[in-house]
Amino acid sequence: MNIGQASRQSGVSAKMIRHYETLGLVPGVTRSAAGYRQYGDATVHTLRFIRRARDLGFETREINGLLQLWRDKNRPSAQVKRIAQQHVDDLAHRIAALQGMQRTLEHLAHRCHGDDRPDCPILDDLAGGTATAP
Amino acid sequence: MNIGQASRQSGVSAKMIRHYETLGLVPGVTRSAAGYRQYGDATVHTLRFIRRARDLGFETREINGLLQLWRDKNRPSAQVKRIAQQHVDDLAHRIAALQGMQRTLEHLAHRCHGDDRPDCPILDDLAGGTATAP
DNA sequence: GTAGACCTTGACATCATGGCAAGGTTTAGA
DNA sequence: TCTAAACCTTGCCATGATGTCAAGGTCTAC
Repeated sequence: MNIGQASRQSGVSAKMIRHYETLGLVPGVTRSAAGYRQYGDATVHTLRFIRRARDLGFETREINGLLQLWRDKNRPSAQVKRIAQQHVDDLAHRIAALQGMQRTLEHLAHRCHGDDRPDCPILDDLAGGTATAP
Repeated sequence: MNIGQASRQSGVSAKMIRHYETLGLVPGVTRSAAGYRQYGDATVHTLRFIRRARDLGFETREINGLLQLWRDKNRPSAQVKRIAQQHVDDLAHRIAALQGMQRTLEHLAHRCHGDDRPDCPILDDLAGGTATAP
C-alpha cells in the first residue's frame, strides 16, 4: 500500500506520515523499486493510534511515550495513567486560562453599548483604565 | 527612555517590542545618535495596551484592529464589540474542544487501574478498540 | 503513448516568542 | 583615564504541527 492509501486509511496526511517517520514515531518502511514507501496494516494501525492521541491533544513527546508503552506488553498501566493524568492537568490549566479570558471579555462586552457612540469599556480596559489613545 | 526601560515599564520584552515595530503595531521611534531607540510614555502606553490584549488571547491581527479603533476617537463602539464578540466565540470553541478531550481522558483514566498490571483502557481506546500493538 | 494521478525530496510559511552571536555604546567605579 | 559591566544594535536559527509549492520521477488506465 502506498502512502496515499495509508493516509486515507489512517486519517493522517501523507505529509505528516513522512514527518512522523523522521521523528521516529513510525518505523521507516520498506520501499518499492522506485522508492515508494510500502505500508502494511501494522503501520496504518500505529498511524491511527497517533491520530487518536493527537485528537486528544497529546503532544508528540507524550505520544512517543504512549506508543512505547503500547508496544511493551509488560507495561505497568500506572505509567500510562500517569501520562494521561498529566495531560488532563495540562488541559485543565489551559481551559482555566481560556475561561479567565472569556469571563473578562464577556463582562467587558456586556458593558459596551455596541452602537455608533465611541465610548467603549473594552478599549478603556485594554488601555489600563479610562485613559485615551496617545 | 531606552528599550530596556520601556520593556520593564510595559511588560513587553525588548525582543517583542522590536518585533511589533516591524509589524507596524507600534510606530517606529526616534533614535539616539548611536541608533538606540528612544521611547516616550505614549509608546509605553501602546505597548501596555498590546500586552493586555495579548493576555486576553487576541491575535496580532485583532490587536491591530483594536489599536486602530483605539486611536480613532470617532470609532463606533459596535466595531470594537464585534471584534471582542468574535474572540469570545473563538474562545468558546477552543474551550469546548479542550473540555471534550478532558472528558474523554478523565473517563478513560478513571477506568484504568493504574497499577502494575499491563491491561489499560487508555491504550485500548487509542488503539481503536481492544486491539494490541502491531 | 500519453494524460492524469501519484510519489519523491526539499524549501519555505505560519505565529509568537526565545536565544545566541558579533559588535558598538554608555556608565560607574578604580 | 581606563576598564568592566550593562546595555543596545542587527540578523539568524529554533520551536511545533501543519500546509503549500516546486521540480522531477513513476504508475495506471485508456
